[in-house]
Amino acid sequence: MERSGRGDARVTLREVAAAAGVSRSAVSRAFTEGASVSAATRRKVETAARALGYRPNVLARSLTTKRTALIGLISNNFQNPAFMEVFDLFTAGLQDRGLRPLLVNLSDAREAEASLEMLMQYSVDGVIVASSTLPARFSATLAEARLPVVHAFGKPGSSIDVNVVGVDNLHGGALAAELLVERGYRDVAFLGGPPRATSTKDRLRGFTRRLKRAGLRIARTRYAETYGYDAGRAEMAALLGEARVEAVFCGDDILCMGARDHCRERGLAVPEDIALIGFNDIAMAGWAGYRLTTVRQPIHDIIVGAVELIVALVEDPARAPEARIFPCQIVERATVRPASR
Amino acid sequence: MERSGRGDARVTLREVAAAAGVSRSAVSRAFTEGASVSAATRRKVETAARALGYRPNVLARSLTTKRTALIGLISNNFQNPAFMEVFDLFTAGLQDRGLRPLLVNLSDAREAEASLEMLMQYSVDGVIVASSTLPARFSATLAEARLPVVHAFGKPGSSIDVNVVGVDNLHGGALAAELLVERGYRDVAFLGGPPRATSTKDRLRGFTRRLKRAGLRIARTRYAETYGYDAGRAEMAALLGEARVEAVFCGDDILCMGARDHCRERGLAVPEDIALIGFNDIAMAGWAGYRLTTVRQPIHDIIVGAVELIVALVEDPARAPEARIFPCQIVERATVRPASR
DNA sequence: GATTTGATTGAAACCGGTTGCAGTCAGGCT
DNA sequence: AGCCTGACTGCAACCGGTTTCAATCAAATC
Repeated sequence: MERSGRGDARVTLREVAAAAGVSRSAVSRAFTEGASVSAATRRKVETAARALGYRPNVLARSLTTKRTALIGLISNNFQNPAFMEVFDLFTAGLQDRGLRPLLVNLSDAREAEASLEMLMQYSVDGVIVASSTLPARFSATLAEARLPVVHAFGKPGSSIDVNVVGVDNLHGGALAAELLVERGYRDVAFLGGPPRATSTKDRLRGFTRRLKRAGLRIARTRYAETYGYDAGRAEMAALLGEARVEAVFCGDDILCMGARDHCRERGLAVPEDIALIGFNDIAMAGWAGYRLTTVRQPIHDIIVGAVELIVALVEDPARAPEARIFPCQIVERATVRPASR
Repeated sequence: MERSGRGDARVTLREVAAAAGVSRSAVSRAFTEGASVSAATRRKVETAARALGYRPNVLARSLTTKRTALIGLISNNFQNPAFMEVFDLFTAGLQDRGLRPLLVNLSDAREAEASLEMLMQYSVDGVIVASSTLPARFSATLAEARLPVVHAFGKPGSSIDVNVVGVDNLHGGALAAELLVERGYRDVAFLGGPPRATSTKDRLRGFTRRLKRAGLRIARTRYAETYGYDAGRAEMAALLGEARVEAVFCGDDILCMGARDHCRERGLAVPEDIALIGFNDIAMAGWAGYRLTTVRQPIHDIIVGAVELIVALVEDPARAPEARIFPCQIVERATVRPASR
């Protein structure tokens, strides 16, 4: 079994064929599910293969089969520790279905075009864009290139049809507003993620609308350029410097944790002096040091949905674009005061 | 430029050759740095390629060049939010050098063998194992398969020669002990990661040794089966139930954060009632809610080193195995009482 | 017993590239 | 003018597989 290790080159189909005394076709068929091979031949091939330590070359195979089982996984959220959950679920989900995640770290939007080019050169079967901050245009370009793509954590494109799995951010924002209104807060602010992200815009819009129905307006709005703890802390500091507010709706848990810690450092009690609502309900939001009241996004469902969708899409590229939108839900912990009673 | 998008199939070398009125070789050469092509031919090829929207197929090329630029990135730390930093640095570092990370989520050791097989089938140029808890045997198997491999966050193998980049865990453990001794703690415990991981063993050993020099012994030892917040919290609870201790050395920051939060929930003041030392100095360790005193591991250096090493190894597979071990360093924040004075 | 049938097999073409080799050709040399 | 050089070029083989197609063969049918 280990004889193979000695030589420099990998064992190829041809060598197995020679050793087994059959044609190359036979070997190929022996390794193909449901191909026409006699039991005897298959056995001969298998023993020869085992003896030589043969491993089929998937890439060579892909040349004719047009399938690589490679899936591009693009994200620009590598600064966000919460995204570890996302990667865990994505990689596990893809692997379970025999797909291989080819990771792309898109920190800079300028690289976007090049990364895309790269993925096409590697003949990936499909692409998952895991980000709410990447422009929808990006997914669209990908789609135009006839590459199956699903945009996870995105919102249904207005004009172009691209597959999306995500939550109803408008609704999420409204839920946050509703809770704040119900608890009697009046001076509220919004601390959002990147201002151009549709997720940010929608959360803000839903929030504002619901507020307006209660006769309230946002006292102040600030945006963090990236989803990160430090950004949240800094923007919270800036926010408190600009206006007096009783409650802040943060567009993301990680920002909210930063905001929470700014309050801690400043000696502000939460929720007594100031209330905070996050978004996502990542695992860390429940940590004893934070206990964030937050708008829950069903990460698990979103990811399972995205994987399912990309699988279906690879199977049938002509499939009509689909949007799977999940509802949000308030998870109440300790950063908003309880209902008075 | 977009005419290509229409057809189902991708544009191939052959079509470009036909369009440009040259041979396939010429096209291939036009896309190869430093090949022998006249300026005129190159120009013809380039315009034809652009007009058709041609993209070379990297995988087909790899068949003859024996290089895929694919690097397997294996880890089993997908539960640990701190690992996001690691992934960020790794993916960015690899991309900067034109390499593509093929991610493997190894939650279960049983899958190890299969994943390895898979990576070989995809002809990766090399493998980076990013984990301190994967058995060294695993890296060794990989190395025996004649696949360049570097084990990041590992320790130099005692018997088998495998490339390693990491820290001196013995020294790290000793530093923790030293600090505790200096600050006058006497009843100390160890809360480690997976008990079989060499990193855990070494940290414990270094810790114990230094303690012994001061005439002290460990009051209690507990292990977390995985690096995770919940595990840290649970083990801390168990630990405090078993023995009275003044200080706990945690084998990892994330465990330490869990431990810290257990204290919080139990109403124990840190460091007044109990002192805590972590390991790693991940970004979160500095968060205002935690402010962990910890043993710093130079993550950035380790990763840069690992990437450099794998690049060198791909270049020259016969290269002698190397171990790059960095020193640790205490970062003092707020979970150990200050020097009395 | 002759013929039909279906399973199995190998030859050869193909997937999309690269590369060794020999031939072409223009410029530089004596 | 004749010869040598060196830059280009295309042919054809090859990388490691898959797949079409026709051939083979034994069992089944009439």
